[in-house]
Order: sequence, then structure tokens, then C-alpha cells
Amino acid sequence: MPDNKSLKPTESELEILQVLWEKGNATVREVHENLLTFKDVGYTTTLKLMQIMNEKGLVKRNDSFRTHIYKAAVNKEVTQKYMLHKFVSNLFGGSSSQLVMQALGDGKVTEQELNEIQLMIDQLKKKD
Amino acid sequence: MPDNKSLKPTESELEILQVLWEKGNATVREVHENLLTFKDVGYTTTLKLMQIMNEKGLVKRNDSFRTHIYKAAVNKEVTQKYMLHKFVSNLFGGSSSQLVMQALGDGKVTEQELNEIQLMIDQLKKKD
DNA sequence: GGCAATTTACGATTTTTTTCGTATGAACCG
DNA sequence: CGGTTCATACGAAAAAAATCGTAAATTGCC
Repeated sequence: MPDNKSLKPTESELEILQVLWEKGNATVREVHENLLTFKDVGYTTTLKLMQIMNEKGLVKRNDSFRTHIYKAAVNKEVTQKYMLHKFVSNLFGGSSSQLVMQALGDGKVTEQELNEIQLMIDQLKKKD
Repeated sequence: MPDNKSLKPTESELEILQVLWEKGNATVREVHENLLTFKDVGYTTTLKLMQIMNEKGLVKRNDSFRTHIYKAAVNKEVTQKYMLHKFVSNLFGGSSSQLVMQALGDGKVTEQELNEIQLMIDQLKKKD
């Protein structure tokens, strides 16, 4: 069970974590290039952020080489769950189902995905 | 269609909006008492925040009386949708279904709610 | 009327988050 | 070797968010 104490990434940190979760390992430059695809930010900013995240324990890095290699130190699902919980209480008064309804109403969920969700619901119902 | 431009409440502002959405109308004191049930904060802090929100247009107030009456100026569903979208892209790579799965896995959804969700899924499927 | 309580206004400070400039050194290339 | 490029470190500043103290005004009450 990963550390659940001080994990409260900021928005920018979250963006970086996402890249790391996807890539597994990445250099600052790789992460930065990725960020550039959707936001405007300087290289040293990304660098600094990742250094801070390292101090906070949000990421780990291998600095045996000149170019450091970073990877996420916090588990994706655990982080998502934590943030989700905060989000739901902050915006949906703690009601997960309210959130689900809103999310589904977005119209961005494919039939394939709907099927998967339905499957999950069936599973959950069985448990009762 | 409400203003969608500059609506980006901070976390604290969101807490206040939640109270207002629930109560409809409320004084600073009422909102503050409510906040006190789950966080530790001074009265003038809440007041200041609500004044700022008024300037930003997040809330409206009636100041004909000495004690001002506030209400939300942004629509609940619209705000939720907006924030949800941001959240999903920030944390779930834009995949609403990923979020839904996580949320359902929380174990905090009743069977009743599951049924409602299922109903919604059926509706969505019909549309294709 | 005068005092206590309550409210808003206002300004300032603190804290958190984001941003970036500059220095320094390693690696690469001609 | 000498210069260019690319990396990290570091410090500081800017921006954003949250907090609170104090003053002034109004109300209600004795």
C-alpha cells in the first residue's frame, strides 16, 4: 500500500504524473515536449516542477546518468481514487452516482464503453 | 445559456457555491456556519471570499438590507459539467468511462442508484 | 442616548503554486 | 582543443489563493 499521507499533487503536477503514468519512464525533456502539445510553458519550469515532485516523493528519479530518468512514485489508481473522492465531495456533495450521471451525459462514451460499465454494474449488484 | 467564460471557481469558492446551491439564498453567516462543520476558518475569510466571488460574478447579492443575501450566479449543472471536463482530462486522460469505472468501484453507490445509472445507459444506447 | 453585538469594507499579510533567468558543467562535434 | 548544445541546480520573482485584523457603520436593547 503506497504512501497515502502527503499525496496531494497540484494541477501542474498532475499533468506531469499523467505523462509518467503513460510512459513509465521519461526524461524531463520528454515530459516537457508532451506538455507543450497542450500548454505553453518553459523548459526550466517543467524541470523545476519535477525536482519539487522528487523532493515531495511524487516521483522517483535515476540520476546515475547525466540525463535523469524519472518515473511516478505514486500509484495511478490510488491517486485517481484519492483525487476523485475529493472532487466528488467538493462538487457533488459526496454523491458518486451524481457524478457518474453527469459524466455519462457527456455523450463522449462509446457503446463499447457503455457495455463495460454495464458489466461492472451487474457485478456490483451481485455482491449485495 | 449561462456565462461559460470566466467561470473557474477555486476550491474554496466551490465549497461556498455548494452551500448556496443547496440553500438557494444565504447570508455570509449562514454559509460560514456551514463551512465550519467541516473546516476551520475565520468569519472574515468567508466574508472576503464571498465578496470576491461577487466581483467575479460567481454569486449575486442583494444588499438592500444591512445583512446581504447571497445566491449563486452560476448554474450548478453547468459548473459541474465544466469542472468535470477539466477533471477528466486532468486525471483520466479525457476518458469519461475510466472515471465512471473508478467512481463505481468506490462501493458507495446504492443499488437504487445503480438502477438509475443503468436506466441512463439504456437510454444512451437507444440513441445510437 | 449609549453600549454591545453584528455586519460589511478594506487593506495587508501569508501561503501556495507557477514561472523563469542565470550559472555551471558535461557531452558532442568540427 | 574550442565552441555549441543540452542538462541540472538554484534562487528569486510573479501570480494566485487564502487568511485575518481592524475600522467603521448599523442595529437592537437597556
